[in-house]
Amino acid sequence: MSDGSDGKAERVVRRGRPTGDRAAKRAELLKAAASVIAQEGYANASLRRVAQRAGCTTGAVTYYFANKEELVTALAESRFDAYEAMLEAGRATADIRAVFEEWLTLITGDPEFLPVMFQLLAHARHEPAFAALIERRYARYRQANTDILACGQEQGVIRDDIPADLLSDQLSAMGDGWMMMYPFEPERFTPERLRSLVDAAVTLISPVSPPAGSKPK
Amino acid sequence: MSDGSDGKAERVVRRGRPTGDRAAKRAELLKAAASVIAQEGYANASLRRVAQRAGCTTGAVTYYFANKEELVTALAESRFDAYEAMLEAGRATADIRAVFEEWLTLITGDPEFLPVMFQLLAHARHEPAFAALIERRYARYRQANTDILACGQEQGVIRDDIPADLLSDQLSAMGDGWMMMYPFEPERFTPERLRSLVDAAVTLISPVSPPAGSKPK
Amino acid sequence: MSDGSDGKAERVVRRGRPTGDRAAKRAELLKAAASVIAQEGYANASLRRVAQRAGCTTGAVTYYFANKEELVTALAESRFDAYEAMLEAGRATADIRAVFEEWLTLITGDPEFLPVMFQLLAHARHEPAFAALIERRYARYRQANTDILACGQEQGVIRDDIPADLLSDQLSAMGDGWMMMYPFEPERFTPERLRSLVDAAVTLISPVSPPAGSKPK
Amino acid sequence: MSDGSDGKAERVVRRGRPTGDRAAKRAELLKAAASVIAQEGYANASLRRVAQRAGCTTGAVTYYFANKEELVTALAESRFDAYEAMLEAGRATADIRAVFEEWLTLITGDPEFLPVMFQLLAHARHEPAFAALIERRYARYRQANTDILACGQEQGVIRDDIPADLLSDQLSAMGDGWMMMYPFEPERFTPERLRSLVDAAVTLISPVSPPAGSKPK
DNA sequence: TATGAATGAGACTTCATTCAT
DNA sequence: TATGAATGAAGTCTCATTCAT
Repeated sequence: MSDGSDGKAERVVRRGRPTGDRAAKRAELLKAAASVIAQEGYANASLRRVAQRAGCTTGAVTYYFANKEELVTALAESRFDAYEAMLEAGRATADIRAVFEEWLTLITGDPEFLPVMFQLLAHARHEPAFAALIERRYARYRQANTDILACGQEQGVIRDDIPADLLSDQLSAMGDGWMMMYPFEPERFTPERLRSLVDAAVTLISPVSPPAGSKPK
Repeated sequence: MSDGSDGKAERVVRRGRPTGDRAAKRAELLKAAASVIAQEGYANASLRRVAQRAGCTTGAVTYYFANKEELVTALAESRFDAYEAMLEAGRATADIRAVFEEWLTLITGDPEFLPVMFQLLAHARHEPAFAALIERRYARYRQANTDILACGQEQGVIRDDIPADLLSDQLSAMGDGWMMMYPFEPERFTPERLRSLVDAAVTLISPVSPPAGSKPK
Repeated sequence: MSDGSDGKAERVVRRGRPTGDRAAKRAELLKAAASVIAQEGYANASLRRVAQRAGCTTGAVTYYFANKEELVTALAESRFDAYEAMLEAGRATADIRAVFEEWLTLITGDPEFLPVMFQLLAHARHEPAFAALIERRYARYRQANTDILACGQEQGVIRDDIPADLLSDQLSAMGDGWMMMYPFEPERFTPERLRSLVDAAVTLISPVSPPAGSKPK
Repeated sequence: MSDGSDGKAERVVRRGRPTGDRAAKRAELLKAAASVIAQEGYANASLRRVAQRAGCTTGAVTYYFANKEELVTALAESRFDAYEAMLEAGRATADIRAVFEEWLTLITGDPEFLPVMFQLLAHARHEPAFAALIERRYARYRQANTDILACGQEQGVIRDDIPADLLSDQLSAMGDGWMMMYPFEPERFTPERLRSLVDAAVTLISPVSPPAGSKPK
């Protein structure tokens, strides 16, 4: 699914992949890497294992990615791309609930998404030339969040007794926290419970005192 | 705290054998391990490096800990002990704010606390005989949290339009999320901002509707 | 025998990849391992030393054999293969003397044969997944021996006042005993003396009563 | 078993050696070493394990034996002492069958005897200052054997169509062979079967041709 | 006499990486 | 484009040995 390799060359439909294309092979390897990382952890994600899962040799991996670092960085980029695309979609509506929905769709759609992100983040700080990426991307994501919230506050649909940036941090942290715990107890995070959690989060940030007065839209 | 290596000088008679206080040395090594993990990441926390930081040889480490697993498990235990002690202290007051205060004290008191926890958690799932520990301990902690919140709801100091277990999950997730991000941008987590975040969290979970409004049930 | 590394030169087209003939390389390493074990003992047969003798690095050895266990198991298999081939050759003739001859040829042809076997056997019982191999193979070999002897008894060329299975055990034990002592005093086991010993063994198991007496079947 | 650990302090009779003294402790450690070697193999007989089995610390072992080599050499000496004592007893009777009987008594009396001997022999050649011991002792034992056989031949109770030294080698080899296989399949070596084997051996070396028959050459 | 701390070498193994083909 | 051989570093662990007490 469009691991970001999509437009790279003059890709058209793909889906069955017109063999021989570098980008396609890279995407394939990235997918294998993600799978390994999600299931066996970053620490056990050796090139050998990635290659095995992709059904090729180690040499092939190092052929398409100069480094392990490059592989892992590309993986992170592709994941952040997906994340940001999600955010953009939600942001377009300028509705915080829509953002939550997109988020839900993203992570329930790909059960490996959160685990991979978590593993990547956990190793990011000590992987030179990788930490930077995270920081840059993550800041952008937080900013987007803040904007949406601020906008919501102006519209009166978000409580405004807490500054938008703090709220944003709270919500981001919640999301991160769930990402962290998800791999441990996936059974706790059924779609139903996730929805409950999201609903509760919406409740948390909704305007508080309904003055009983008219709450004009 | 209290690795006790300091106060061990005035040992009394010491008849016969050295008895260098095994426990103290183990604590010392644990501290070294925590330090390495916090600064260089779990992946780079080889026994060699831990030994170096502790100022001894690799052999010495394996003398005190049969395994790397044992070392890392002991470290996790000690951290969870600290965490639980904190929780107990806060729980005694049955005041959610007090819990937050204790939490703040704990993590600002030892700037390595969160990074270490994060690294440990990140590797827990794929470290056999370590995942179990985390799960057990973490569940206990979440339960304690839930109890305090439920109690607060009964007393009317916590909003009750969201079930206690959901609220607990939200707050836990927030804490976990901060733990995750803290190592990346420690400068963002100044004591002041942490306090703001905590205050905002308290606001979030405080009762919403003005007591005036009849709140049936 | 037949490590085949000699005849591997005239490889044909070799389209695409190197294909250094894995089997040949493995045989080469096995030979090195056997040599080390014979000369320095199993206990000193580290992968490093095997690699040195084979003129490569330790990594190369573990490239061809996942484990030390796999290496050593493969070695044992190959030795038992040789042994069994020898037995089969002798057995075909159904003549116990021929078996002895084959045996002599085998062990005088490769002066390392007995020492290696001895070292392997000595470590077999405590080498999991290796003991089984020995037991299985050894039992087969003893059975073959018994069959030949029983056959000889029927033909009247082997004394029949001792059951075949006991005789077999005696002869096997003799062979084993020589194998055990050979490494200590190889000079005692000159081809001449070996022949004397074999001749004596044949005498020992030859029919006892002088041909004069009618020995009715 | 009587390892004497019970009456450690108020030992009275002590069969020879003066209480509490070095020699007693050494003997105790030797017994532990033998036990470990027999059960876990020479390769796994670390000083640590020997100490554990003896119920003391590693330091204690190295206190009584300067070296591991010294320990193992002392063990070998003690075992050969027992063996030779046995031989002497049998030799006194100048009856080969008596020797066999003594041999049987020795090895059925201490089921660890053969396994230990086997392990020691297997490592002897590559343990400097240990190989020599074996060779010297073993040669002596073989000579004794030869003498008894030659004597028996003179008395007409041993077949004389095979030189005594060859016969001796055959018998020694048989014994060694059994020693080698005993650890693998102890259940095959029941007292009954051992007796059968011994009886068969006696039959093998008994005079063959009725004195009537002229035995040319 | 005996302990237990500590060392340092060496063993096995895994891994990222390079390279000829 | 892709393979598989091979390397060398690093990691974990075990062990014999030394030594102050």
